[in-house]
Amino acid sequence: MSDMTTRTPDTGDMLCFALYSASHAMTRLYRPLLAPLGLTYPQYLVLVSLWAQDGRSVRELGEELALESNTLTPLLKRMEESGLITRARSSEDERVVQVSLTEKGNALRSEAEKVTACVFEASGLSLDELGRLRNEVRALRDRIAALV
Amino acid sequence: MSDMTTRTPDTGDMLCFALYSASHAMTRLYRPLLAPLGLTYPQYLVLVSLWAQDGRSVRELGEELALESNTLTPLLKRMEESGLITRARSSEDERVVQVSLTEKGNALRSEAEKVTACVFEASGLSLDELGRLRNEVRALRDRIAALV
DNA sequence: TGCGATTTGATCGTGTGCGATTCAATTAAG
DNA sequence: CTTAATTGAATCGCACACGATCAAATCGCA
Repeated sequence: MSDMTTRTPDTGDMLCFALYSASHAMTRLYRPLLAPLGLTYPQYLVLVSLWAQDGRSVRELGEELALESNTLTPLLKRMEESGLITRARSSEDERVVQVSLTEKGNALRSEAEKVTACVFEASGLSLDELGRLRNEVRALRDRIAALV
Repeated sequence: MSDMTTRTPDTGDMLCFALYSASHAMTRLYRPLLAPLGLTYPQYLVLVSLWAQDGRSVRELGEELALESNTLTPLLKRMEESGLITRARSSEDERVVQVSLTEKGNALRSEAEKVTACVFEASGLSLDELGRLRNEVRALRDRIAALV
């Protein structure tokens, strides 16, 4: 393998490709688990955010998930169409759109715990290993995001 | 933080979200570096594959990058349009489309090395740390991919 | 008070990703 | 030798992602 800094890059050596392909593999793992719930992976992430704190604004969701309004707006409209959430302008500030869980959106919470357990199983990692790897990946992400 | 297996998930605890957001952060880091070369990140990955071995078929590229023909075909057509590659049916087997670098596609190789060095810089990791993290992420990806 | 700057979402266009399907070329089975 | 099964790309439809831009609401400061 090359040393990654002076020679022509190779996908096998590239950390970015490891992350890219691992993220896609995760999405492919989630897909058949979420499909019965009528969810895509990004939609699942929105629900996770709202389960932690309901009634967030589009901006707050975007900050948590690192997504812009041009991604979130149509995604949230689809989720509203599916009956998972409601979107309503704030009366305090008419610019703000509050996103809230419906009964149906809340009900998926228990199903999600099974999915989480299934994905943990698939990772083949211990809780400690998973936690350590997650922290390292997060730290890298935060260092990179700080530059952009 | 929850223990990730028995309680409702939270984005901060989820390894999948760490990978998802780190991969997007990487893409955002690459974007301004690749834009002057007229490349997107997936297109850059195709070039990296071809620099390692030119004349690969669509299937072989798909295996290396974990992408299906429905993703690669239009992507490769855009790269052909940009004058980076050529696509030609194999005379051995008319089903196979061989993808080959043009002069222009080869010329970007030296530019890419600067990009690689820049991204390594941005990661804030030592070569050893980067290598270890990359191997862990790859191992996780391979375990997951084996199940799907 | 008034008016320019900022904030918040929405919209548009382009480029991935992928499930499902189709079509042509090749291979395998009888 | 012929037909069925398989393989390799391409096509179609849908769902992200994001740069660029816009409109409305709010803020800030003279």
